[in-house]
Amino acid sequence: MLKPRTRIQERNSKAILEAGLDVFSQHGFRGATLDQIAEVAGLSKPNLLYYFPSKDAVYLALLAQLMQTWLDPLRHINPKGEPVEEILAYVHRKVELARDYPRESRLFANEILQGAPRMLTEIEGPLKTLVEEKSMILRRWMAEGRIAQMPPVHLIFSIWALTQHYADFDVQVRAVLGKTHDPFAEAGEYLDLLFRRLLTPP
Amino acid sequence: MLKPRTRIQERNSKAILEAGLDVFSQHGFRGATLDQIAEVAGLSKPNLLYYFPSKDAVYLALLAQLMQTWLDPLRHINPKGEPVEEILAYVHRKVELARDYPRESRLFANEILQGAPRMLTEIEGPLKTLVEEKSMILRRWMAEGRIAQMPPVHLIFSIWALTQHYADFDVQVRAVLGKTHDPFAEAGEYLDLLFRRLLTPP
DNA sequence: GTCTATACTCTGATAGAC
DNA sequence: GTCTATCAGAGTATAGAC
Repeated sequence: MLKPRTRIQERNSKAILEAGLDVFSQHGFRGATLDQIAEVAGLSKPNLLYYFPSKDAVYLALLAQLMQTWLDPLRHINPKGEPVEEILAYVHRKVELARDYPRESRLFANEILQGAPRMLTEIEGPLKTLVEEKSMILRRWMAEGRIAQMPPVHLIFSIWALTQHYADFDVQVRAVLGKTHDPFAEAGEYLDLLFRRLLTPP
Repeated sequence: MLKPRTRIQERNSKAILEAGLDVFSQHGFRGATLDQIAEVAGLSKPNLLYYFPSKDAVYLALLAQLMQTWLDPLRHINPKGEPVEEILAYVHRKVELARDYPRESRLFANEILQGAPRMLTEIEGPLKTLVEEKSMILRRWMAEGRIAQMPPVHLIFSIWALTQHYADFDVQVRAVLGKTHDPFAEAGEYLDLLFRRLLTPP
């Protein structure tokens, strides 16, 4: 990516990343075309390639920026907080992410569906480490009887699955619910209920 | 699709659908190529196009066959059965589907991520109807106090999200769990526990 | 039924004028 | 910095020999 030096470069770089997010999140890496990205960004294709040297570069820039946003809420689980409320706060942050950044969620989903060719090292490294770290906290909370017993990693998976579903399967969710519903508001309430029941110790 | 009349046609048609499932489920419609499908199927590209008139035709054949398999387990929820066990049986069937037909799950996920361009009518029609029908049963069970109160459609969403996650995000699940784990066996146990806790009335 | 050859379009990327 | 022109390769699909 071209290091932005002027206002116009700033604006165009952002427009390209925005457009790339649109197109890559809908069609995956191979299904996306530079033509389409350039059109959405309001630039010519050669002009796009003046800012990013290749299709790969646009995609990688998006993935890099994504990983930060995506892992951040999990990092914020506080080992010293009240267990159930800490986990529920995480769930709610994830619902907000799904609502406010659905394209990022779908971009991630697409990358994993493709076998995570460009993110496997990130997943096997930093993500795995972070999950293990937070699993230890969950395990301790379970041992202390402050939340119910269950496999901690699967608990984390279920938070990811349930929250991201509302972004990734948005079309289906809306079609089934009908137009009068607010999927993310309802998801927030429902998942609060679900995890409260699941976590509260007997 | 060519109506198979000989053994060789039977075999080739199947090989093409198999290969198409491989490639479409990994790269989505636009990301998949006939070259790749033909190679996986062990045929030349023109020969593939002798069996299916177009790329679209292969994809549509796969989607058509998918919708049946996908909705079937939900249909089998029995209004006269024991509520918690009926729902848990559905969860387990979905876990088995995710384990045995992960490519079908990913094909479906890809189609929805793309905005369901070729399945929206199916979703807004038969799927929605079926969900509403089963929601009525769930609502009745809740009113009778046989399962806990919650929004029934979101309960169904959460079954889909949690079971399909293990197929769609398989790469991530395995990377985070490590090689010594059996994701689907653990998922079966964990989701049994989760939904039992969620559904059992207070 | 299957292959080679090929038509034609799209896609990623570059050259060079302005 | 942006555009027109263009290239090489990949993509879908067809024609026609065998």
